[in-house]
Formats: sequence, structure tokens, C-alpha cells
Amino acid sequence: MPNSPEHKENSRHRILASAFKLFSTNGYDNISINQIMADAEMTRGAFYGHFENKSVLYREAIFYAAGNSEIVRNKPEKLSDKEWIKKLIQKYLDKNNVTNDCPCPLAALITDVTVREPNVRKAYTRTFKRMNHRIVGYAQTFSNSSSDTVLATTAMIIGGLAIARAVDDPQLSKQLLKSCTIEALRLLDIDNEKQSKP
Amino acid sequence: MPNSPEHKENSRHRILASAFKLFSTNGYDNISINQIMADAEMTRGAFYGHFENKSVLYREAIFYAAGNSEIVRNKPEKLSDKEWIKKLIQKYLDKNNVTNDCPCPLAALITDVTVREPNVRKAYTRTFKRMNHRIVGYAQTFSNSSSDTVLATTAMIIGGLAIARAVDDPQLSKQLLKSCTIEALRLLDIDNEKQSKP
DNA sequence: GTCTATATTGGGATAGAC
DNA sequence: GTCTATCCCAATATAGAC
Repeated sequence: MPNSPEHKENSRHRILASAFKLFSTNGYDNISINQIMADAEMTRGAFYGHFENKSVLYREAIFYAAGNSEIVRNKPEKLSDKEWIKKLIQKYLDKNNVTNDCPCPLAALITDVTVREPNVRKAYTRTFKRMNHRIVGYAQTFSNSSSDTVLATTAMIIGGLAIARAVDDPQLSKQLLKSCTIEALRLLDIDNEKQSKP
Repeated sequence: MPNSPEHKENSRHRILASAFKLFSTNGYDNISINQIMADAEMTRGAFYGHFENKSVLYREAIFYAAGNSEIVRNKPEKLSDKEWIKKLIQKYLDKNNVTNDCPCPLAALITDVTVREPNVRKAYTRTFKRMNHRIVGYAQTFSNSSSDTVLATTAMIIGGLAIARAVDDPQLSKQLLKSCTIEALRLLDIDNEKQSKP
């Protein structure tokens, strides 16, 4: 049944997944609709049955990727808020996310959105607020950190991952992930070992 | 003397300044060589007398902007290391840098460089290392912060500024700059007021 | 809903005059 | 060193068949 609604929905998902993967790793302008549709195993003509144009696809792809990220999912029952957020930060600042095909859009597109149409920027802002809001929610059950501290921590882990992806020195990337993990856990009162000069 | 070396050097500077301004505010692909040369008050044909191609221009523009940034300049005699770095962080995380035509390339191009030719990425990496190295140098004269802490702080101020530029909510931008300033100064042992829940 | 074929344009790069 | 004129390709979007 190639004309069923399920089939169309399925095609749409495949397009969105391919779009985010290719945009985030190659940049919006370096990827053509052709390439996206080929990756999703369709031809270009089919594209316009799903999306109005390339810019709309970009916005939808950000929402799609944001909705798939682990942080918006519900916490596993057996973990405490503290254990859960510790795990999230460690997974976020993992080297897999540096080379990943499907990284956090907040890190992968941080600069890019400023030069796109307003709707893209709006999508980014909403996604950022949601992430910060989640961290605030978990942290306040056990931590003394102020909202300033949480916001700065959110900026730090996104920035750290983004820079780790940007630089061409694997050693520096690794160091960045490690340093940001340590500091983020400390800022949120999760791990409090005393720091010392190296 | 339109053919003097000084004249050529002058033209080159104008091209670089226009290029960085336009690239960082509009994105590499949304700006044509035509627009850059028009901004620099020349025509497109003149471009190739200065740069091999658009990609080389981009790399050179990053170096140009990085070389102009305040942090690589020498500290004014009358200020201590501590006073100077406090001033630098406050100026870095100022709302002028959010709307600025000529912001820090590390924040303005953070995502963009990952999808460009290797030489661009290399330019970014060198610039980041230099900035971090400067902060380490100033901080170690008065602070107990480990190199992990300084690296994470560098990521935080760059990330904070980049996100403040990305989001379309001025209130959130302002909050981000403020929060990152407070935390950065605290992480580097510059201001140590006790934090409290809001 | 998906395909092929085609119209159209924007912009990078080169050639050659001044 | 800077200009104008030109070549050329890549990619968006549309039209129309199946």
C-alpha cells in the first residue's frame, strides 16, 4: 500500500532523519535536497510532497532531532534525579557525540541558526529553553546551585561539545570533554572533590 | 599612487575587514565575493589579485579577526593580571558582542568551521588554543584554578556568547551573559561571593 | 506519492583591457 | 591593481507522466 498515510508518515521520518544527519555534519548549504532524498532512498521530486521548501525542512529537522534527544525523555524509574543528570552529562560530553552523525542540535547548529530564517532561530531558542528547564528541574531536587549557575552550566556543556567538534586536534577535543564534565558536575553539586593545581 | 605596495596592503585589509564582518553576521554561503568587494568599495575582478579563492579568504579573515581581538593585545601597565582578565571577561560577555558586526570569531563561527576545508578548521583551532593559553597565563599568577577549570571556563564564555547570539529572545541573551560572567569570575577565583538560591 | 524532465538563477572563477 | 565581460556549473523549484 504505497499510498497509505502510514507510508507517507514513514517517508517523512526518513527524510527528517537524513536531513538532520547530513545538515549537522556537512552544513545547510553544502547539502542538496537531492542528497537528502537519496539518503532517504527517494528522488528529489518526492520532496515537495512533504515539505514546502528547504528552509522549512531545516526547521522541522531541528525539532525532530530535539525530540529524539535523551534529555527530554523520562528518567528511568530506578535512578534518582542526581544519578540521572550525572549520567546525562557524561553521555552528552562523550566522544561519540563529537564524531556522531546525529549529535545534539544545540551544539551542532549553534552558529548556523543565527543566519537562517527567523523560524529556524525560534526552533533553536525553544529547544535550548527546554533543555535548560529540564536541568533546572532535576537539579533543584538535590542541589544548592542558583539558576545563574545552572544556566552557565548549560552553556558550558553545549559550548564544550561544540568546540570539541570544531577543533581538529583530537587530544584537545578529549581534554575539553573531560574538563567540562568535571566542572559541570561540580557546579551542579554532583561531584564535589576539591580541585588542585595539576 | 594606485600601484604602490601600501595601496595594495590597504586594499587587502579592507577586503579582510568586510569579509569577516559579512561572513560572521550572514554566514559563509550567504555572502558572495561580489558583496564583500562592494562593501570594501571594489569590484569582483580585483578580488583575485589578493586571494586565491573564497575559502582562502575565509581562513585569512579568521586570522585577521583573531589578531584584532583584545585578548591577544598586551595588558595595560597599570592593571594587575587579575583586574585585566576580569575586564576582558566582562567585555567579552557584553551585549555589544551579541549584536556586534565584528564579534569574536571563536563564538561567531563555532559551528561553521567544522564543515569547511581543513585549513579553516586549523585556523580556528590555533585561535582557540591561543585564547585559552592567554587565560591560563593570566590566571596562574593569582588563582588556584586547575587547567581543567580554565579550559572549561574558556568553553563556557565562548559557548555563552555564541548561544546568546543564536537565540531570538533578548531577555534570555541578557541572562546568559550575566550568568556566564558571574560563574566565569568565580571559577577563576576572581570574585568569590557565596552563591545562594534565588 | 513518487518519478523524470526542464526552466531558471545565482555566483565562483577566468580572460583580457586599461 | 582594478576593471568589465564571459563561461560554466550546481541546485532550487515546477510541470506533468505514471
